[in-house]
Amino acid sequence: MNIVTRFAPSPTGHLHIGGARTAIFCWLLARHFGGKFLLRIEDTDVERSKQEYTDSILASMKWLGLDWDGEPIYQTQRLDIYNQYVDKLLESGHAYWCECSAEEVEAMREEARAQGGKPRYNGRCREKNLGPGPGRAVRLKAPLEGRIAFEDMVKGHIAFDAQELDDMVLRRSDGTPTYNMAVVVDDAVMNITHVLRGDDHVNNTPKQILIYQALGLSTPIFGHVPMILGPDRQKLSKRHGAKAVIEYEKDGLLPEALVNYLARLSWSHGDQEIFSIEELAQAFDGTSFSSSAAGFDPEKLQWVNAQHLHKITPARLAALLLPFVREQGMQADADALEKFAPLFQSRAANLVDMATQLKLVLTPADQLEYDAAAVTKALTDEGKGHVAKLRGLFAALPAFGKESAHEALQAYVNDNGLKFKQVGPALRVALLGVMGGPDLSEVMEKLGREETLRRLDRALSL
RNA sequence: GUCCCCAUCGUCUAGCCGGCCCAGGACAGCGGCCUUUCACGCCGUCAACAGGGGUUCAAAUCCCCUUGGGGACGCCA
Repeated sequence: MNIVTRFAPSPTGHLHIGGARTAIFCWLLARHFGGKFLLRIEDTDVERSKQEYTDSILASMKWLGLDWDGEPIYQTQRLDIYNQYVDKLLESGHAYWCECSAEEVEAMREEARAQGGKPRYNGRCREKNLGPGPGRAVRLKAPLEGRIAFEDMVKGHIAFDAQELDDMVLRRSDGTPTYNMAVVVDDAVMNITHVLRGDDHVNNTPKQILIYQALGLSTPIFGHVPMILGPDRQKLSKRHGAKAVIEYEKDGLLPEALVNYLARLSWSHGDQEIFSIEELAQAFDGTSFSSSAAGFDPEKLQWVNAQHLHKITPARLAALLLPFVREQGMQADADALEKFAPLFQSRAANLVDMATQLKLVLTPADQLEYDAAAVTKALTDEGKGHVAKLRGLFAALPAFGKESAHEALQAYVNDNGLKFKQVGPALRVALLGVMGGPDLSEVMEKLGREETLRRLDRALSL
């Protein structure tokens, strides 16, 4: 199968998760079948389209790992192509000039609504045989009766009555093409075989099919993916945590985790929850869609992220962590992060979390912040006594490492007839300033003997 | 208002060309185990076929209606 899909955002904002999910599906479908994935920027709305948004969308796509084939196509650079097709329609009698003003059309709509119908243009200029002229738009001479039906990849059979549709504008009076016109021409010219897009476009599909038919072009396969709803089942908005992709990047999510999570919304593959990008491309064959809307669940997203976080290599983890660590004002290089980060890998759900935890080991002894409650609880006089003894033992060790530190600690506990509980918490708080955290001997090894001793001294002076 | 779409645990979902489903998995919740702590992990537990009619020996699965939800009705995309 020679599949060509496309993602066609309009640059009127950053890439948000709804758009990202659509892009992911299109990309996955193309990659699964070894086809092409094209990118088209729908920037015909000059008022709202901005270059910075195009840049941002492309950056988010790259971050997600959604690579596209060829160069992105910009609709504003293809205005004459659309016009050629509109002219064709005019010549073949499938379109006509309309001189109605905005107010007049608005009046028609109100009238239709008053009669209990759908607001629509009443076809006043349809048979006037007008020619071009200032202020005149071009409308499609749509069929008056019949059914327009198609087989949707995700929703199955969908049909509309031709009477539901009016003679839509194809070319505005300023000479620019309307959305539906441009989309049809582009999808046809770009040889798109599968149009996967949001649910909100199902009503555009019969309109577009009419244009395909008037042009004598064959239609692609359509697939309308259900929307993503907020946790409260309302339409997704900023306040739901339905942010732009770029925000999730800032929140410390892994791109593959976001892709994984989003791909599982309205799509599934048996009981599998965690997928690598490769596994997704392998499994995604354009079937197994759910036809109902999915609610966005930030908690599950975090869980998926944690699962991916647990798997990545120390080197990549370090590289990803660097900006987050710097952001929180810590001084560290990739080597230090590669050394310390694995200690916290299973303890954090995202990179921001992990960077925060890394503070415990990255902060120099003299600047370490001790949690007051932890100090009160663990660094009692007795606790300090143990810490002081241990300090001496550690300092005297011929070689300082995870094993030797652990043995020294264990020996101290045993020799003095103590329980680990009596010294563990004190040593932990002395070392890290808090009650929880990674294995103590590992922490000491990574910290090194000098820093370990400095920290113990600091704690003893509290 | 009109049209289109949708309807399984709180959430994501499996199952939906009927029997193997008194409905399976995952997140969250709760309980426990593991552990020097916190996590991770593991084990267990709570929890759903929107309602009503049909069809059938048999329905979460097919049909109809109701209700509920979403979307669309632009010379925006």
